[in-house]
Amino acid sequence: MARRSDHSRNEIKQMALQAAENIVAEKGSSALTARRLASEIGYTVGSLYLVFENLDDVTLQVNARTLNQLSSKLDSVVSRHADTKRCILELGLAYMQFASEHPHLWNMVFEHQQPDDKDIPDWYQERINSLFQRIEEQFTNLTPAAASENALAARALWSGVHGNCVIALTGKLDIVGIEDIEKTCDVLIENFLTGWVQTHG
Amino acid sequence: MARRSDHSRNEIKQMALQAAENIVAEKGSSALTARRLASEIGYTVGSLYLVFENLDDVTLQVNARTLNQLSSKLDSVVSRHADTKRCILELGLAYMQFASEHPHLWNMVFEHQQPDDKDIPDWYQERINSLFQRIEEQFTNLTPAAASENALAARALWSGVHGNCVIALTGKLDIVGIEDIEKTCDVLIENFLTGWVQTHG
DNA sequence: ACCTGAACACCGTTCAAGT
DNA sequence: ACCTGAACACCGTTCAAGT
Repeated sequence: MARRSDHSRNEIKQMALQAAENIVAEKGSSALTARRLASEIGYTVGSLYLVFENLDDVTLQVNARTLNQLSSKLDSVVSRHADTKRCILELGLAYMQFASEHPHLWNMVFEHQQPDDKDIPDWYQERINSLFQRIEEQFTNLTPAAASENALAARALWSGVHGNCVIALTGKLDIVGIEDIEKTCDVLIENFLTGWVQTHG
Repeated sequence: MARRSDHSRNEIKQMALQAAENIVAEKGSSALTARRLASEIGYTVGSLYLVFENLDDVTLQVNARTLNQLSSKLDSVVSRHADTKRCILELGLAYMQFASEHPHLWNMVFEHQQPDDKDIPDWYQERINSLFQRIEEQFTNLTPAAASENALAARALWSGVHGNCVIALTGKLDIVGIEDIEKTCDVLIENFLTGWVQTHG
């Protein structure tokens, strides 16, 4: 071997990302090792470093795929619901559903910690922020008079939904199973919105 | 060497736990390695396995300490506030404050994942649950008529507060700094409680 | 009995060497 | 030019051997 040219650089990259996604989805992020990933695509470790900066780079790019999937799921929810309050509820449920369908992939997005000396890439940070923007838009619909406070409300509520997800999926509580998640999520959003509309509508 | 008896088994254990706590608090959970921990207390790796089952055992026991600290902090909040609504708010703020004061220790509690073949020890699960019970008691004060629904409300809201913490401290959003955390936490709790009291009071 | 430290099977990452 | 695979500096964990 030592010279094959079976695949272009980009082909190798895509093969690796797909394989990485499969490994994480099935076995969790700790199963994603360089040697394993390399052997999965029929190359040696060295080749991975021709295509990626390092393993963290692979993680980030798998996360980007996950965020893309989540984004389109949320977009389709928005397009299906005219009623704003209902839409926020459905966005929350869709978020939880996605997390419970892809627990390992979803988990890797949030467990990832950038080393102190390096910043999160801009393109990555933006994809995370865009998740919150969808909710913010709904709040602007719901209580236009609240103006800038809507951003705060959106972040508070959506972080809250995320927290319900975290607690449910890590099994740190007795809440286990999708029915329970949906219930607590529903309770959180319903009551928050009732309070918010009453004081800001 | 090979026979010192400078310290009893229990002394070694306590020294190791204190050293582990310091390492994690300063450098984060990934800095907690067996060799490093051993050298920190002046013993070799082998000795750690005389006192702990494995590194995961060390993690669990450091987490237990963290949960103890958090618990007493929350207890003192409860004892200082007669007004229920105010008390829930202060509990939320105290939780966030604790997390932002000990981000790495707090983080390790929730990033810990038990391997599939082993269950979380009962004593550990109970300490986590007891965190939620404090809030549940406050809800029972607030809306006694709601009865069993109070447990659901407590879990929904407290998971939500936890989520605000996660998002703020992992820096995954623009929310950074304790002022912002306190603001979103306040918004979440205030509006949730307004909605809850209105529909269940 | 207590503790050591070499050994084993793994990591991520690099880079001289082969075709 | 493309890819390999040995090498380096690390892991967690075990256990025969030393005092």
